[in-house]
Formats: sequence, C-alpha cells, structure tokens
Amino acid sequence: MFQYEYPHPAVTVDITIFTISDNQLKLLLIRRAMEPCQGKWALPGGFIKMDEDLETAARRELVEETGISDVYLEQLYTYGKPGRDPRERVITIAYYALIPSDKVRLQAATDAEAVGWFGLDELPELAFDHSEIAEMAYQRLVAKLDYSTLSFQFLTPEFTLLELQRVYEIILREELDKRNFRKWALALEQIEETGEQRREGAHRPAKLYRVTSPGKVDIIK
Amino acid sequence: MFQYEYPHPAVTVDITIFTISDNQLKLLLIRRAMEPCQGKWALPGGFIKMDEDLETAARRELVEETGISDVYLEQLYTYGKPGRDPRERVITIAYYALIPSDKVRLQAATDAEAVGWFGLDELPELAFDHSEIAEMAYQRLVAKLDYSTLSFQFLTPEFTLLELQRVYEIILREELDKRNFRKWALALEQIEETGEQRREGAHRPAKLYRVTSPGKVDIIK
DNA sequence: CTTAGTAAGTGTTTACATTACACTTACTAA
DNA sequence: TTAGTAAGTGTAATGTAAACACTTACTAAG
Repeated sequence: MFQYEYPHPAVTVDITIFTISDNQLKLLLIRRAMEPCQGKWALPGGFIKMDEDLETAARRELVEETGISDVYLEQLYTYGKPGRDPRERVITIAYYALIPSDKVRLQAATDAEAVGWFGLDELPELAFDHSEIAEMAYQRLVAKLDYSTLSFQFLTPEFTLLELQRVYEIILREELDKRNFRKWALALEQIEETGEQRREGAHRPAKLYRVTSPGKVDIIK
Repeated sequence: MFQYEYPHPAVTVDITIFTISDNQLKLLLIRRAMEPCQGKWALPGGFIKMDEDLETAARRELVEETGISDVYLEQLYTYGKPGRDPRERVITIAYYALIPSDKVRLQAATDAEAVGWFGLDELPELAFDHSEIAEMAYQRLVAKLDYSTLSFQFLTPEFTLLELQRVYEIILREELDKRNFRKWALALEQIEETGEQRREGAHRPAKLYRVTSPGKVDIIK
C-alpha cells in the first residue's frame, strides 16, 4: 500500500501507432482483457512506473503490448478530464508513433488475437476517450506533414518516389501531381539515390532512394 | 491519508504567461514561499484537484497566484522526468497563456512582492526545470505566430496597426516592412476598423482596429 | 503663423515559389 | 510484335512575397 497526504491521480501513457499498408492509413488497437471496457478495442498503453520517464513508459508499453520497438515517437497531448476512467482519476499522456510497413509483422510476437490494425475509416468503437485521442493524433499527423519530414518514418529503408508520394496522398486524402511532387521532394535535400533500381511488374523499373538522416525529423520550409 | 495499491505520482500544472510591455516580451514569475527552491523564482502553478479538469486547474492557479483571469490558455507539453522535483515524483502539465498589456496591472490583487514580470532576456534562475518549460513555451509562441492569429491575444480591444506590427517584431526579434505588414494583416480578414482614431503625440492620428472574433485563435494560410 | 519633427498612411515593380499540364522510356506478358 | 503499365522528365502561367519612398495630419516650439 502507498499512502499520501493528498490524493494523487493515476498516470498512464497511451500511444496511437500509425502505419501505412494496403494503401491505407491504419492504426494499431488492442482488445482489452480486463475491466473496465473489457473486450473493447483500445489504444495500447498503461500505467507509468515511478522511476521511468514518460517516453520510456510509452516505449515499454508498446513493446509489452504489441511487440513493436524502435519507432518514431512524439508526445501528443495530455488528457485529464475527471471521469474519463470509471475506476479512479486518470491522467493520460498521449503519444503518437509512426512505423514503416515492413515492421508491421512484428506484432506476431504477441497474442495476435488481441492486437489488430484498423483503417482509420473502419475503427471500431473505442474504450474511454480513445477515439478523441486517435482523432487528435491524426490531425497532428496531417498538420506536421506540411512542415516536417515526418513522412519518411512510414518508409522502408529503400523506397521509390511513388511510394513517398503515396504516403502523402493517403494521409492527406488527395491526389498529387507526379512531376511537382518529385521536384519538391528532391528539393528538400533529405533523400538520395541508392543507385539501385526496383523491378516489379510490367513496366520500367523505379530508382530507389534512401533518407539521408534516417530517424531524424526536420522542420522544413 | 490516501492509500493506493500502486504508487501514484503527484500531478501539477505550471503556466508560462506572456505579455508585451515596454516593447518587450515578458513573462510572469512568482517567488517561491516554501521549500523546495524557497526564494527562487518559478512559473505559477500547483497541484491539481481530483475533481477539476487540467485546464480548470491551470486557470485556478493563475487566479490564486497572480490575480489574472480570462486569458488565452493552451496546453504546451507534459514534463515527467523522475527527479525533476526533489520531494516526490511529479508530473507537470505545462500551459502557456497570453495576456494583453492592459490586463497586466491586475497582479496588484495579489502579494506584489512575490510576483514579477521579467523580460525574456533578463530571466533570473528558475526553480526545477522551469527554464526548460519557459524556453519551449517561447518556441511554441514563435512558431504559432506564423500560422495562427495568436498575436491578437496580446492586443487591447482597440489597437492600431503599428501596435499589431510591434507584437510581431518583438516576438520574432526582427523588423518588418510597414506597407507589406499592413497589406498582409488586412488581407487576413480578421480585423476591422472601429471608425475611431487615436490621437497621441505630435503626428497624424492612427485608425483604430478591432478583432472580428475576439478570443478565437484561427489557423491561417 | 510658420517651421520642424513625428508617426500614419498609401502602390507598384520585381523576384520567387507554386501550379498546371503531356509525352517518352523501360519493362513484362500475351 | 504488340499492348499495357508505371517511371521519368520540363516549361509556361499564375500567384505570393519582398523591396522600396513619398505624402498626410498632427503637435510643439520659435
């Protein structure tokens, strides 16, 4: 038992993890095994430990509940309305994470029945106020696409310019002009040719590119 | 005494309040009356109550410690590194607030010796990690100036275009072209002439403007 | 009442960035 | 050999941002 002179709220971290697969923006949910909201889908997350940093807690929960590590992670917003958890007063520091499609399969490390990727337009009803959190994470993602190099976090180490373009098109939900996009992307000076090509399908092979500073997200223009 | 099965951190809110006066961007600090860091300057803030929202807590602390109410308030970031407070584990949800110069005098409502406005370049050493918080708040302010109508929150209900220009110049620390600035500001369609003029000093009187939606902060361009 | 000083107020030209737009190339499979 | 597909490429037009200087309305001093 832990005793305090004044009441203390519980503090948790929740993570909205995005990826792009099947030409869709998807996010990862886990099915709650315990009350409250047992059986409902929820964002991965959990209580912080007393000796770990908030971001450390987010990364730990991500590994424990989904098997995913080494992701791009950024603090989103802190939710603390009284009553948002029926048990006790809970403050949640929400994070969002981006993961390239080639890392998605790692979830097999955990109980696959309890974990699932959902398209943004096909989300089930979520536990607590997690719909609100997921919505805000998506809005942040859209906003940062405009003035940062966040988008590269969705890409595999080697990628084509069309793949990069698709990331923007899927998140922004609009088609972009191929020539203008390429001109813009190359002008960023954040990607370089690998010298390799990818042959797939009955058409001209595409040049492969890599990010010059992988893992780093810059503010642009 | 309050008992929990698992340890709970303490949760506080801290607020970085900005205003512009004497052609300077200033922020409000209070002198700590108690240990830890007794006598040091700190951001206003304090522990949340179990039945109040985070933003409500921030507004309450602001009134209690500085006498300031009705400000523009926005969540900034949550700080939770273990050891940032020597007493116990403390998670702080940081907010920043903007206040027009005509409301600055309200601080007389509180113990004036314990409250002070400091120019950003003349900050004393701050308690805890409050320097870090204040720095991040300033960076957010600069960034949002570019794509929102945050700046209006520094203005009195009626203002001249030069006063608006000074807000930008002081925060961005650069001089702006008068004609280009006016063209830009009017094109926003967020301000309108009041029809009145202000006569002061030995020169042509300036037209007064008001914000069309006061209190509202829009994302622009 | 004339003059000097001060901030208010006002447009145009130039440079730069963004958008619109269509054909050729390299490959595969029938 | 042909048909189909995505890769790859440049230029003109438009819109946005930057540079730049003089006139106006007032006050205070002589």
